[in-house]
Amino acid sequence: MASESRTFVEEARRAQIIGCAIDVLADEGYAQATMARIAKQAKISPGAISYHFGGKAPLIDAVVSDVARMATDMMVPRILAQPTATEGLKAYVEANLDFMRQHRKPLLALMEIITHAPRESGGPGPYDRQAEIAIRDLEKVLEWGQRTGEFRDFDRHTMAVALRGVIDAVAEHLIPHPDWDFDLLARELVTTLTLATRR
Amino acid sequence: MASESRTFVEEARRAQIIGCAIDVLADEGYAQATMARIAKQAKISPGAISYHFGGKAPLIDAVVSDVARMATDMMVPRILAQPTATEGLKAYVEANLDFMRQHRKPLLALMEIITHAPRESGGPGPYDRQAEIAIRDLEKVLEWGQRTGEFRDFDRHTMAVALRGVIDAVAEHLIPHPDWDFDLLARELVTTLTLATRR
Amino acid sequence: MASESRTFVEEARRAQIIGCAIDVLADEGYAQATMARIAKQAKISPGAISYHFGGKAPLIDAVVSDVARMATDMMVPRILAQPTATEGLKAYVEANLDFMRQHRKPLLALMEIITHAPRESGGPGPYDRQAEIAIRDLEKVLEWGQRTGEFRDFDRHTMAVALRGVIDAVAEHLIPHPDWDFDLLARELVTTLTLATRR
Amino acid sequence: MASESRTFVEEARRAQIIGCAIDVLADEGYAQATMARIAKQAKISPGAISYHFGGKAPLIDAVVSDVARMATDMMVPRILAQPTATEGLKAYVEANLDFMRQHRKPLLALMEIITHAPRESGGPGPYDRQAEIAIRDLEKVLEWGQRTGEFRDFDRHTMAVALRGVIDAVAEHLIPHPDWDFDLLARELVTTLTLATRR
DNA sequence: TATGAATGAGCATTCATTCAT
DNA sequence: AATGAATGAATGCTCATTCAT
Repeated sequence: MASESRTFVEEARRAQIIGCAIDVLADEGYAQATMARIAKQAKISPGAISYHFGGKAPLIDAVVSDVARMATDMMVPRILAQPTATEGLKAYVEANLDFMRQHRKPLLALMEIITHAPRESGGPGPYDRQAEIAIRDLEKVLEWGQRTGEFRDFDRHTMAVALRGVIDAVAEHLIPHPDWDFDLLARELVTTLTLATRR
Repeated sequence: MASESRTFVEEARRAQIIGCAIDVLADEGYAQATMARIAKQAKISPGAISYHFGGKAPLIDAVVSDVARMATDMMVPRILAQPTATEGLKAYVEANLDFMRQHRKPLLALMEIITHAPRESGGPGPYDRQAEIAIRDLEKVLEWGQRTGEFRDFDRHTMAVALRGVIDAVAEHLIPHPDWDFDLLARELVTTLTLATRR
Repeated sequence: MASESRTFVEEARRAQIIGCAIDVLADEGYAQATMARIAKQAKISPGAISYHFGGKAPLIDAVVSDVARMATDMMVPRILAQPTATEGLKAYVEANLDFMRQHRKPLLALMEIITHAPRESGGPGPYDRQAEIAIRDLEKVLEWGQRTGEFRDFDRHTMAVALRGVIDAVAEHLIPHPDWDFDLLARELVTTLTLATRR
Repeated sequence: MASESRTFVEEARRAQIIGCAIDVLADEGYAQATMARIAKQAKISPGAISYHFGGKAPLIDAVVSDVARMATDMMVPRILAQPTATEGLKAYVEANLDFMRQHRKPLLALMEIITHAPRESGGPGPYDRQAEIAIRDLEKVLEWGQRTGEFRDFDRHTMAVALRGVIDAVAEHLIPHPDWDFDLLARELVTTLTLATRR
């Protein structure tokens, strides 16, 4: 790993800067998240960020990787620990909601990046691969349930895209409505999802 | 109406510029949709856009209004024409998918604007109201079905947010996958939705 | 005169445009007095102004000439009608104050132009000549009084510049304080001036 | 003080930029005093000015403050040092003339700003308060003389406006006539003023 | 004679990046 | 390892002027 070649203090500095970038992204939005603003938050100079990351794009990449790793670390073991696909899918939804609840800022930052990062002309967005991977992972859970006969015979890709859409929509809706009832939300979504997927 | 006070040629020019803005937004993304780029697309000078719209923000507003009106005109009558809420909800999904198919570019442009338009610090995005209205409208359809007893007793708001999320996710997924099978998509979504909402 | 070569309607159009330019200049200031704004005031197109005057600079020139002519027509005969220089100087001040009172808008417009019109690099302002002429005229009145022995032996140029300065300052001060007592003003200035100039 | 929080080099850069702004304002006028022109004068980039001042308006503010402070520092102690109001008023005029002589460019720059800064529609100019303060200060000197019985019973406000007008007119007149005889000027103005104000 | 659409130069401003220290 | 001053390109916008109709 690249981190092996970095000193401890170097790694700490990077983590601090990433944290400040997340704060600014979540609190003030992608447009305000300039190098100068992030540097001010970290109480360092703009040049220091370029020094540690090599530019803005690599910093944003690092934020995405960081948050994605946090999410993966938190959610994947929890889902895989379930005995059945039905419970695994339930755990998938609940783990996502818990992540929103417990890591609201990093998630907001990630969403700011994914939705606002400019894409190249005619091409896909720079973080579309991230979304593709999430879809692919979800499809595996769905395949698990179909293999065991717990789930009916829906098209896995369509269902995966739809479910990711639901979760992302909930996350997005939570930005202007942070007081939304998480428990009601979890119950409703799990019920709905069960009805939609069970044989 | 405001359009009454504009001449025919003026209206045509505006429509042309809106069309070019849609093209650039859909093809190259919000970040590339500068006045200069849109003007180049329309083969006019940047100043001419300001002349007709008064600035970039009013132009973007005009694009949003234009596409929103197109969508409303196409979808609302179709949904209201259904005899039952079940069929109304089915029509809702199908109408949305048809709009994606028939007006791919305008829809992409609209989504670019909604997701990329910078929001004020801590505040909502400028077009979040548009999304709120869409949720509200969908809730009415859901209420219809619950009143007639066609739908089970789910939380309407959660379901509306979820369903809008599914549709937006499908639209977003269609950007890098324009060859996705619409018919399969429609069948799967309607089936899933029926299972998820029926009593 | 140039006006001899213009038709009656042409002259009327010019007068109308000059009047509208005066309105905009006086009411909204030099910075807001764009061709488009003046054209809107006159309910014609911007092109029409260029057609009649040949550009913005000639229009501004015309405004200056127009107001200067109004002022001259009103004030010069009144001053020359006085039997003594002392009364002539008194009439000079009173005529200026009366002009401010009776033609507030044209005067404001003129002052906007004189103070705000851009000057060429290193050179004098475009309407400095106008001011020089006013000084020169005033010097003649002062010379009259010195010749007759009514006035003491001050430096005419200094006194003329000073007196013009007083009058211009009063006019300028009247912009934010339109309710200033004209009669008090006239009495005080005449008294002061008498004391300052008499033998 | 704000300057305490700036480094020495930072303060020096600001002073240099203010100096260049003064040069451009005085030599070429307000209209030519663009960020680009001032930057060129300072042999830096336009962005560097924004970096140090935050924009054009704060730069102009800084110029005004700087010159106003220079003027105050030079003139106020000199006036207050006089034993009588008569001599105080004489010192007022002479100090103003000396300031014109010794700080011609900064004064010209200040006048360019005061007269040319665009005012809001119907409202006062942004630096009108500066002028009001000058009037108020002058009124205090006049009141001093009336209280001691040195001055006659004129209206102080009228006299203050008039005297400021004289001084400003002299300054303005010096722009196209830099060779005007300062000593003659001072003698004439002081004599005139003495006659105009003495009991 | 007049329109009004369109131009194009000029404006202040923002910001990622660079570099001497 | 870090600073922070400075750059330079890009953006939206304004406005006098032009010109086909």
